[in-house]
Amino acid sequence: MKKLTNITPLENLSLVDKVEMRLKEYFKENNLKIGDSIPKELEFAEALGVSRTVIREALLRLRTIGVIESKKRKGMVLTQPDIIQNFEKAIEYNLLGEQTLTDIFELRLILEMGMADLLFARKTKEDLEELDKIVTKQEKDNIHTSFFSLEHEITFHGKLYQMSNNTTLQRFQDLLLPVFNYVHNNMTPEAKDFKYSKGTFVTHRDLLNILKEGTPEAFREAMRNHLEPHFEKVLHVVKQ
Amino acid sequence: MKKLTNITPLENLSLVDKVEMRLKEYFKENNLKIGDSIPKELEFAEALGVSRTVIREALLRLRTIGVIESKKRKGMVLTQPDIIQNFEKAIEYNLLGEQTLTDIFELRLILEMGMADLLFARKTKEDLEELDKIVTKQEKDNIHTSFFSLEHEITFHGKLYQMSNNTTLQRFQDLLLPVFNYVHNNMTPEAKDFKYSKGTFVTHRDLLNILKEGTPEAFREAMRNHLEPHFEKVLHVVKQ
DNA sequence: TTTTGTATTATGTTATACATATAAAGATAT
DNA sequence: ATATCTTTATATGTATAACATAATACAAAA
Repeated sequence: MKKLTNITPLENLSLVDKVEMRLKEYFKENNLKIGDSIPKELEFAEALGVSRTVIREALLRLRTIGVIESKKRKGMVLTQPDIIQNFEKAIEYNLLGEQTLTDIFELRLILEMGMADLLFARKTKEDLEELDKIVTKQEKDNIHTSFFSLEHEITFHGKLYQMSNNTTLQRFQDLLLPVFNYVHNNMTPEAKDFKYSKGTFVTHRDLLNILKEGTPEAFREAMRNHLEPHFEKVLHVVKQ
Repeated sequence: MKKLTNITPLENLSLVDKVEMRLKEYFKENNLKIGDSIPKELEFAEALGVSRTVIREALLRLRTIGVIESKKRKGMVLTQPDIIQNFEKAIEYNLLGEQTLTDIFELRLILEMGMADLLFARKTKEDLEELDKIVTKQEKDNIHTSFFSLEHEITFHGKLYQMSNNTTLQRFQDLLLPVFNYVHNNMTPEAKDFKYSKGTFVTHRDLLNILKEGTPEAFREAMRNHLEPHFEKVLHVVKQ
């Protein structure tokens, strides 16, 4: 049976809660689209028989999640909500629990593993050239040291996300970065100088070469190897 | 006449905007954590020299994104924001543009491809048994017809997400489902009865068997095959 | 015609009063 | 002394009214 997760009991709903629901109905019933303007606060207040205060609070909620925008004198219009921005706002307050943070850390690994097909389908000559420049510079930067550079990771992998040509994914990754850093910085020292299992260590150059001439399958396996230390961290810890 | 290029506009922030920023600072400065309670509305109003209404609007924003909760008489306390729920709210209004929707559709494909390692690391005997039941039932349901059943897809893949043992991912998928359905329903008829390229078609049973005795690598490739019609749709369309 | 002033309007902000739920204290019974 | 039942104080929730502000339309002036 389907779980009843997002249905709230009718009882202890505030007036604002009810009004918000009515507003949502109103939008649906009238099939309002992005760009449509909605009645003014006083009209809603009168129509629903509540004070302007309550209407304002309900509308403010909608504004907070980016469903409407308001302008003086002009009124309010429906807008396309920026789902990533909502995400961002919540994260800014540094109130996410440990579990959510590691969940997000895992999510990022999943994304990197899963985006291979998109990359191969959408890579352009320019992308590969730029990626080549990035890798070349990084190789110069640490000729002798093979030590893990977070900055290099971000630059290289960031470019990959960009190549996916999926704006939402890309912005999602921007958002996940701080979380990734946080979890990474909290890694145990042992985890940081992790030794790769198969001896061979897949570098950014290797990934780039596969991206140039290889296949999505090969890229996935190479990426899996490249991310091994991170996978090690999350997969070998017992989740409670 | 001289152009006014490098003159920055005066900040056009509303009072509530400013107050919200001050509140965020306040939380950071005082290093407030989940569960901590914050001063009451009137105290904030007095301290910042604005009306209670403005404070309320700023606090309401925080409440909307789930950073604080309020109770009568008790006051307000910091809470862990539910990032997925924010996402959800925005989606409920059906205002996402075509581009965002297809982005999300792609995102789901990426997730399914990328979660293999988590599945193998966290699968339990019980999970596999339950998955077996699901597959067996589905095989009975359509003995002769090999026709695409959305419901079956959801049940099977939903269980996979659940097995990932990543609550955020799981809820994320619940959220993505309606979008997935929407995009799927808008598929062209040709795309719906897509013929698999390699002749062989990876069934849920195949995926299950690999999950039981195979490797993440094998699972990924099988999943790639299983999702081929969907990938076909997104990868062979020119994005603008 | 272009600029500048002016009225209008819907949101933004303030102030005040009252309603409501409820935690906490106090009273009563066991 | 413990438990249960009132009372009370309090912080948020709601209502009302008034004014501020910015954006628009339109008239007046140049």
